[in-house]
Amino acid sequence: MSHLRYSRLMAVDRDHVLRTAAALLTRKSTATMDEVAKAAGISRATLHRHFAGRDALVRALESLGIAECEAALDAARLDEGSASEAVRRLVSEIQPAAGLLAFLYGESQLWEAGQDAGWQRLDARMGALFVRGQQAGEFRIDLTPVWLTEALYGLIASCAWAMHDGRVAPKDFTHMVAELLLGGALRREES
Amino acid sequence: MSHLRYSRLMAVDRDHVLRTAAALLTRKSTATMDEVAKAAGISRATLHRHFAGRDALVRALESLGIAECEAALDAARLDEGSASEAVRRLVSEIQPAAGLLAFLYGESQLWEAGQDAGWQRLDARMGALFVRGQQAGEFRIDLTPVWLTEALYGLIASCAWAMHDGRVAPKDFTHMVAELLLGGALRREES
DNA sequence: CGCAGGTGAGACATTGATGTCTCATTGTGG
DNA sequence: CCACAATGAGACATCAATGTCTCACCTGCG
Repeated sequence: MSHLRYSRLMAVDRDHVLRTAAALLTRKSTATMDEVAKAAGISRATLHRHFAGRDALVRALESLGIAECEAALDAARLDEGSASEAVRRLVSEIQPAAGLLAFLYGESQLWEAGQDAGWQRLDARMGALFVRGQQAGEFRIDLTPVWLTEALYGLIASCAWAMHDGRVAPKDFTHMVAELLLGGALRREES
Repeated sequence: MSHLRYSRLMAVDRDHVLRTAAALLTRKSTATMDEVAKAAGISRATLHRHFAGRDALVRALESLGIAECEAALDAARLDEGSASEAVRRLVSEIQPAAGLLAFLYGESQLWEAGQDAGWQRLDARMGALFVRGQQAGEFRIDLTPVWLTEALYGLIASCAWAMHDGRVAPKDFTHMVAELLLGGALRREES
């Protein structure tokens, strides 16, 4: 019994700390362990009891980001309907995690990129979506799926930062990212 | 006379140091002053004589990046021909500075963004290009010029990082960035 | 009541980067 | 050849963040 209660309480605290840390690091990626602790309303000592160090915290945030992306991919039902609509659903579903993704995207430039199995799985699922769109004749084939995946991450991070600075309105996130990725800046004569 | 020689020698050294620093920081944005000095083939003391500190170095790199962007904007002749072609010329001209821009783009998330007059001027020039394209009926009007400018920076940085990790070939830089920004992922029925 | 686990506060040593300083060396121009 | 200016090498103090530790507190539960 005591073990059950213990586990549950730890899980709740851990999740709360992670979410506030994500929110803070999204705004200030160089925030100190002390600042993270204060933001979460706990002491630095307790923060250290939950996460062995800054690396452990960032790795936990990475896991959280991966999990939220996986959830967004699931919710977007990438296999259903046209690839374009799947992309729009994906961008829409991923918006709540955009800030966290932007932080992780910036951090990932420091690590050895592409080594993590979680990211590889995400890349593969997104890449498969673009491949499907290409095979269906819906997407152009001169832009590689790898680049489209990379560009999607980049546009999400760019838009998250632009929102943070007030240059893009939050309600426009999905439209700005999805429509630029899908249709680009040029007008469509046909539509 | 001695003053003239002095100035010229300093200028040459300074430029060489800046370029190697840019190349290093592009790959490892957390590189130490010591690493920067070693990369430039000078001692840390000399590096400090040229740049008062890390902040001064980064600010000098920022000036260099701005200057290279301005040069690219000039070379691209944004006022000539269609806006699409101007964008393609711009991306092509800006490629040599892509790594440095990617570094600065990542760093800028730490500063108070949009405060620098140099960046504001660049943003204005790029924004004007997108406005011209919209007014000519060439670009869609539901994507704001501010977002298109932001997206251009983001795609340049993303592609620079993807090239660094070997996910995109350097020769494809212009095509990947410009075509995605202009035309997006969807196939064009008309073309 | 008493206690055990979790916590907050804070002291402490450690580490890594930074900025400053000195001194010997070099090499270039006068 | 001499003098000067710049450099390289390294010692040194400083500073900020980190990780570890102790101790007091409180809170719930037996």
